Amino acid sequence: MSVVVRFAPSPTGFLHIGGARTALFNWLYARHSRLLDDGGRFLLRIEDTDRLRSTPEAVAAIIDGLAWLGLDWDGDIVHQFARAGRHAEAARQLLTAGRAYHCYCTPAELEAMRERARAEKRSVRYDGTWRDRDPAEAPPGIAPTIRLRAPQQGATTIDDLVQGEVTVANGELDDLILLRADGTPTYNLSVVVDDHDMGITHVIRGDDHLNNAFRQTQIYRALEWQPPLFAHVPLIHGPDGAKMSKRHGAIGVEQYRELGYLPEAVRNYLLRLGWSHGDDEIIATDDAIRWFDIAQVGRAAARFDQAKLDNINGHYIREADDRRLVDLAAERMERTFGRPLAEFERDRLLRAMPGLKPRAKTIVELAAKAAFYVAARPLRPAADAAKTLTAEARARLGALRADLAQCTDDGWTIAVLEARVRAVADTAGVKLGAVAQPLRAALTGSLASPGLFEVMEVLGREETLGRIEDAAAPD
RNA sequence: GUCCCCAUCGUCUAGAGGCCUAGGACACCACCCUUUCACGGUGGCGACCGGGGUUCGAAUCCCCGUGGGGACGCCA
Repeated sequence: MSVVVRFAPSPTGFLHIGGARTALFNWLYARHSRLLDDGGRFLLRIEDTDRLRSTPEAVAAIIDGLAWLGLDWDGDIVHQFARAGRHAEAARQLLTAGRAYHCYCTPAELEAMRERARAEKRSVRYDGTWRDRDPAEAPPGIAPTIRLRAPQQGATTIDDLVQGEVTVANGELDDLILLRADGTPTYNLSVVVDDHDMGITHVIRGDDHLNNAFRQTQIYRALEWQPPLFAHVPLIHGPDGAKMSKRHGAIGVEQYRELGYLPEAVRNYLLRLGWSHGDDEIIATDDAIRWFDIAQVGRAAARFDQAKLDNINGHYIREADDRRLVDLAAERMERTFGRPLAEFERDRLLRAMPGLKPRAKTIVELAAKAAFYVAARPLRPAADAAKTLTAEARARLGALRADLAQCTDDGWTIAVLEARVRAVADTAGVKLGAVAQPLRAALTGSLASPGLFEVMEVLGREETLGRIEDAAAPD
């Protein structure tokens, strides 16, 4: 039997970083199984049955997020709300079979019931008021909900692929609502019916759904359907150990993109959170597909560590194609400069990229560090850089400029430039650094930059001489 | 509160009873490389939550604590 998995987010916001990991695991599992039997489908289902909170924007954000991460799904997207009729039909089928019943409790009554339970420190669940009560006693004018007539004796066990065998006494589970008073299906019913109808073989989802697995298993049994295999992967926690939420800062995939992370870096990082393959840290997608196995997913929740993400992102930036990085950085620079970059500027960035990329952890940082290359003269050096431009240093820059001016365009190479600058320093009887730092300040406006001679070569003769002249003392 | 889950360096993890003097990665520190900052290289710091068992032998198995997390909606 081929594996069919699904990612089933509810479109109430952005694509959560934890959801992204769940999607990644599902995708990897499907792709891995495809290696074995040519099947292996990864489906996308939008759980939009909450009409109040579901938005088209959120659907778009989820689709964008998955596309950005390179997680492609098979077939058409299933919109759960469109299947509400089918879900209701299943509920009525259970009603007819006597496996479900009408409940006439109002939301207020249920709330009071919960309050009481909490006050008496009992577990909070429906007390079965209408389970065996004659529907003839139904109060007039109350639209009933349909509840599952769940077993009260015995226990329900699921054999979870990650968590192992987990058993819950049926007495702990109450008669959950299948169909709301307005006739719309609830989450647990919809999920069961859709997973069944879509032929889902493995439900891989967040740990927070483990409790639902028992309720859903009861629904499967009532419907006399075969439940899928479950795999509940641990949640991602924030640095403080609690479930990732807004107060932890960036939690949407889109935000990480905006912060300058590469999709392959985010994917690699997410993969290693809770899953490992020996000592491997940097894992190519092909290897991930080959190696991925749910059984190796850890049972403990992992904390999100941005420093490690930064490190991995830095790695992928170093490996990335220069043109791609120019495009990514240029897009941000154009936004901050408020003007498009000229062709010669992009070309300059491209030549500068080999020296730029090992110095950046994110695209944001890359763009910031590349800015001096396309800055207009005269540069405005940062305070610490300006301090190196003493009268003495500026005089030396003047002499250096005069020397460099003798160099032709053709001879404007790293080797030649380095030799000349070193010679100038020697002649002045100072260390290279005494010339280099003021020169760096003049050329880049900063005290930290790519190699000086490389910068000079990329900038070219005209621009270099111009920038030195701007900073040098007038003769 | 009730139920469920989890527990190795600060963090992510390796570890399937002897291979463990507990390995790797990130972070941190030092040194090297070096015109600066990075990259890279070398080294360092640093953990089996506690207590009982089982066993010749336990990070690994069992039990009890403790700590953390999740779930308890006519949300998903």
